[in-house]
Amino acid sequence: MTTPRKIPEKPTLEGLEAKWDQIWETNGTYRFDRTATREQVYSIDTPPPTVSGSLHVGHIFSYTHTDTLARYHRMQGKQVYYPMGWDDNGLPTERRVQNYFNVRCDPSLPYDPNYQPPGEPGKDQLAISRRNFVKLCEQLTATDEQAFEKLWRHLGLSIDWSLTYATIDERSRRASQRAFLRNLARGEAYQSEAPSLWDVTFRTAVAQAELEDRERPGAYHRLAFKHPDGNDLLIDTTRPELLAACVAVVAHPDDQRYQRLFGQTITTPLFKASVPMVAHKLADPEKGTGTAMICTFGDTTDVIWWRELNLPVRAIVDRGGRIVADAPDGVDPVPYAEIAGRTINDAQQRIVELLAESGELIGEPRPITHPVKFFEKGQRPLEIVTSRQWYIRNGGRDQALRDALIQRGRDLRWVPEHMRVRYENWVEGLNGDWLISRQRFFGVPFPIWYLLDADGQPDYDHPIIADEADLPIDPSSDTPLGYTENQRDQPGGFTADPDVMDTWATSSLSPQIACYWEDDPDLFGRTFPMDLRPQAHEIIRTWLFATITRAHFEHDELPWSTAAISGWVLDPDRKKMSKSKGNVVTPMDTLKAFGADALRYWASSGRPGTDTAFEEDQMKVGRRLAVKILNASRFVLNHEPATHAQATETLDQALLGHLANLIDETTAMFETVDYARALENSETSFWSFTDDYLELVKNRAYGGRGKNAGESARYTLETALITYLKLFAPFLPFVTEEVWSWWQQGSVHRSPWPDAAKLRAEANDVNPKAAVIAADTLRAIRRIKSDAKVRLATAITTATITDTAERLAILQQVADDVADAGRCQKLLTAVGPRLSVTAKLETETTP
RNA sequence: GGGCGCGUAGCUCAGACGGCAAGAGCGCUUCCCUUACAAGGAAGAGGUCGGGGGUUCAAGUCCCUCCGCGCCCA
Repeated sequence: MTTPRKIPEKPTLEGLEAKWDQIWETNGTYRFDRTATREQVYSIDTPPPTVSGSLHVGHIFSYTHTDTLARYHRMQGKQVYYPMGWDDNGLPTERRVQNYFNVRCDPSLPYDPNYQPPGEPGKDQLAISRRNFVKLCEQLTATDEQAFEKLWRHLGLSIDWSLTYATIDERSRRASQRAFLRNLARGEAYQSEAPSLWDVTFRTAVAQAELEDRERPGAYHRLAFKHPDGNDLLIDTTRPELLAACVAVVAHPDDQRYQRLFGQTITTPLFKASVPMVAHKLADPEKGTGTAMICTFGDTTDVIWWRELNLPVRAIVDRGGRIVADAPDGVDPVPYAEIAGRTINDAQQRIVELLAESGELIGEPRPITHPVKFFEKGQRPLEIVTSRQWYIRNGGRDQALRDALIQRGRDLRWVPEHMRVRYENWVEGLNGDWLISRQRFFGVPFPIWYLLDADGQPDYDHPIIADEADLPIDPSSDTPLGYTENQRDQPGGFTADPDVMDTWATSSLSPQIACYWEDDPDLFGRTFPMDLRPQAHEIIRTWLFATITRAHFEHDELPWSTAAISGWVLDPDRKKMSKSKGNVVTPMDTLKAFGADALRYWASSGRPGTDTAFEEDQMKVGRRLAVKILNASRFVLNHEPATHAQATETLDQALLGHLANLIDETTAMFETVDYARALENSETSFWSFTDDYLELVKNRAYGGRGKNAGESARYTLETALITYLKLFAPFLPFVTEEVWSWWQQGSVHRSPWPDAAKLRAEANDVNPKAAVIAADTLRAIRRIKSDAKVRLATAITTATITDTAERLAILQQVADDVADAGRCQKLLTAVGPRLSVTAKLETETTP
């Protein structure tokens, strides 16, 4: 269906983003059709960006990849389910609010309904109640989300904005709590009082997936413990400050040096505690003296030893990272008083002094560099403290579950394929269940209360569980059934579970949230399990793995069929762009400088899983392509429309045959999620279309070879233009839509993907090679003129084309077009080994 | 230490089943205001495919090994 042609005199890219974003919104171009059946739907589990994080070009990069796929599948006739989510839940938002308003959350304070944050943050950090704090979080994230939406719209993501969710919104809280309660009911979630990794700055437990090793300086201190017979037993340790927490001394069971000591009692230096000498295979005979002190808890190995050897607890580090006030049983309180209340670093310094004075430090500390575990967002080394926490099983303690989850990974299509290895490495390396509770404020609370006994002590073994129908609830303000608010925190009453879930415990349900699990079973049935999970590779261990785990438990299936893993954006020096490195590029500025299509062009060149350098030159190339599309379209559409929709000339039929092949190739590339090659393939073809085909048919299109030959050219030009616009539409949505609107109705993005079979039929079995030979020959003619340094418009009186007989036979059929484009008055041919051209130029000047 | 990926023109990268005289774009050089386009067009120069072995009639493409880089995990 065409409309009268309205071709601008001087087409431009400026302003297309704002114009089309508005029209698409008005027309509901990307609105999901809820009547579509599951087979007709392509659903995408978009990564909810952390809205409190920085916006950078890395976002543009990977989200563009997804959008090209969304647009392709939409043109293939699918109803694309493409919601956006915001990850506003969790620690990053808390930190941003703290810094932005200079406040901190103190849950012991009462809610102040009239609280207003100061316009200018005060000098001193202001303590506010949890509810006030959460309100500030909601307020600030709302602003951040607007900035993201503006960026996405400018970039042309074909999101259905009516489906937007946030990980802290009511639906997400309900889904998180519901899934948790079901995990609990099936025994997949449990709480346990156990040693866990603890960040002393944020005062919260953290999960294995949030750890990272950092190389830190340390020192081996050799300490003199005492044998039962009074001899020294020398032990190296990097953490002498934990000496008071020592509960045993360990050596390898096969270590000949310590055989007679196993089972004996050893006396610790300074604190004179009596501890057993034990054997365990994790003790490394090669390390130091082959013995180690086991403390509760210096590192994760201590936890293993403590658990497997049934050792007692002597905890001396509190949740703020200081040494607790009172000495544990069996520890001499006099030296202990010297370290009580000190920070870890202070305590170490003091202990070393004391050991030196007592003569129990042997030699000087020997400096080393060693990996230390940190919370990925933290600045101080993690401690291990014992606390009550919620866990979800993830195979870390259960081989059968682990195997099942690995099998899920094998059933998933990974793009690129090798990313599966990272998943398997991670699952195989798990050493415990997933710790999901955080001692924080801005997150989804556990829908749980506890009874308090007559002494006000909670009964953790019999939690009061919220009713699913009431979700979401906040146990700190909602009251459990059968209780009244005045029984809260009273002996004999109840108390709320104080923790919130980790962000991943919510975002691991993004498919369920996005598809309205239980909230809209009809919609859920049409969209879940989803088709595509696009995401970055560094969060395979967190987001991807956790999502598979949750769907495995809840639905006994994969949450999606394909995972497309994007790479990173590197700066021109090949470093990963990140805020901390200060090398981020502000995306909105770049968008405005080059235009959305240009930026998308650059992004689309990044193959799945491949890191890609930020290259402004590539954006310029993309911009040039977009301008070329405008100009070529103007040329094609400024001709009278062909009245006979048919290609009759050989060159035209050859081009249609070429286009049919191009469509098939590009389609196959999209089907394997290779959008980058799809673009490259179309682009190569398009440049040769404009450089060669357009020139070859120009004279005919203007009527220089009669009416019928002209009709054929104009029909083919328009057919080719439509095909290229469709092929480019997923990548360059603005310029293609703009051109489309010059003479077509509706949106190119809702138009069907080009039909290769139809074009192939119209090609009438003409060899597409005819177009290639014509172009090759034209190029050779141009070379003559270029070498002679004359204008391309210079006429040639006689040109002689030498080529193989086979090629010349084909050339004969397109000879008029070649002659016209080369301005050759006479074209002669001669058989030879390969293409070459000699020519006599009309106004040839002799040197 | 284990695993994965990578190393091809100055730069960024393509090169399924091993058989191209080794490709593209950018950059560079030269030329051209030709009736779509001078924020353009045409033509050209430029690589012993990280090093070394091996398999093969034939290797950038397969195998081994070494060197360098990145990432994931311990």
